Amino acid sequence: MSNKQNLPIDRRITKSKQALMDALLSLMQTKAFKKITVTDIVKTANLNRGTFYKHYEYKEDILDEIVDDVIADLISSYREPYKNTETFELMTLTSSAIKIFEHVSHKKEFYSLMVKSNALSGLQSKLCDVLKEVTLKDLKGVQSNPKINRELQTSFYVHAILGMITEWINHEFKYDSNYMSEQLLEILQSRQGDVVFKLT
Amino acid sequence: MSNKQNLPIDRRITKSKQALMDALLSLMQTKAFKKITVTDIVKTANLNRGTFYKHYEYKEDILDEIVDDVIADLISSYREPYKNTETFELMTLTSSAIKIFEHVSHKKEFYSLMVKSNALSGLQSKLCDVLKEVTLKDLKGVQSNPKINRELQTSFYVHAILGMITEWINHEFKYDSNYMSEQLLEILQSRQGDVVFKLT
DNA sequence: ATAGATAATCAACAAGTGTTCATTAAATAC
DNA sequence: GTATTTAATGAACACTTGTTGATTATCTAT
Repeated sequence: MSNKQNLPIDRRITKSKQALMDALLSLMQTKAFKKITVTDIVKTANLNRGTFYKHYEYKEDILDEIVDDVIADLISSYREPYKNTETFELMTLTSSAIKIFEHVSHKKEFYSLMVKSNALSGLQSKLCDVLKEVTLKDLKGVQSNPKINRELQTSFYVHAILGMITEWINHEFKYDSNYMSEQLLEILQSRQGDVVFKLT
Repeated sequence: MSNKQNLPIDRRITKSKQALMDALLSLMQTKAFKKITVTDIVKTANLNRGTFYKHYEYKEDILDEIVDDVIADLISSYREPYKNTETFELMTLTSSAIKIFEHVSHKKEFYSLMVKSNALSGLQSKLCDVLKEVTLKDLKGVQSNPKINRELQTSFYVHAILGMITEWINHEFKYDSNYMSEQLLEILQSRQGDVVFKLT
């Protein structure tokens, strides 16, 4: 209880953790996440196995910390359209989504790696949770159709956008982020009364 | 090469597999999926561990087979609105979604168990894949806005609906499937030009 | 009912897991 | 700079994992 915050600032910790993260990412380049053992990780990181267990319980925990950094980037991308504006109510999920597409495009290698090592599913649910929380928080106070359950609506749109991103990732980013934004606009603008979604 | 189909019909296999599935589901009632070991499973199933490895590689594989049954049910629910109809083009994702809500409601205990044991994320991606495939297949030939990328659109709506379902599950089914259907209709009918999704 | 096929079992194996403890090394705080 | 705290190490531990080979039990096919 002397530091600015009560953060763990011991250089040994950050160095060990960083080595473990680097080792895991390195191993994920060539091995399925499931096949990577704790022993693999500590050998690659050149650390004692006890060091791993001092900081983590599962190898998934390392990935979680890596993902946290990426998510921090995602959130700031998501929030950016809301910055420096008084007309908060007029801001849109659409423009947020566009920023998200740009974020994913920037972190392309990371997201590809998640797919390559079959570690995407854990990430997706985390992304959903975070985006849902942010959206609900940022849009609280904004009124729309009162019959609509705000949480269900948020979950609907957040998952929808992540669905597009998943498709994008799985197709190895063959589109650019502008195309993704255009598509989102087209999909949102196409009336539900059209053929595909016509009601009976 | 003598049976009706070349299915594995050996009673020993089906019995062993069933015992392993039952054991896993039973263990998931009280333990996080991650914490369940192969040893746990074979002890509970009262089988030799070699028997497990004869049929599966990971415990996840058992869950996959359980999930396959549920997914078969889901697909038939999904397809039901298309049955006995020539006006295929006019059928809607909406009515399919309504059937899906009913399916989830029926399999409530299963989906709750997936959440309870933290095994949902693997299931979700599988559900997405299956629904996407079915939707693309069933709707091929149907034309809508030609500018729209059909795969991205499908992924958008499939994930959106699964997003609603996820929210529903996580709130322990506090709504009924009719409410879910109504909400879907409201969300789809609410114009994108409204406050929340107004374009800048 | 019997023969042939193969699933299930048992025992044993090296390797990985998760934990503990005493020792060494490196950090922070004064 | 020195004292104090604490992270990292190395060795050892019982246990789990994934695999193998020989044996027994059970199935299918005839």
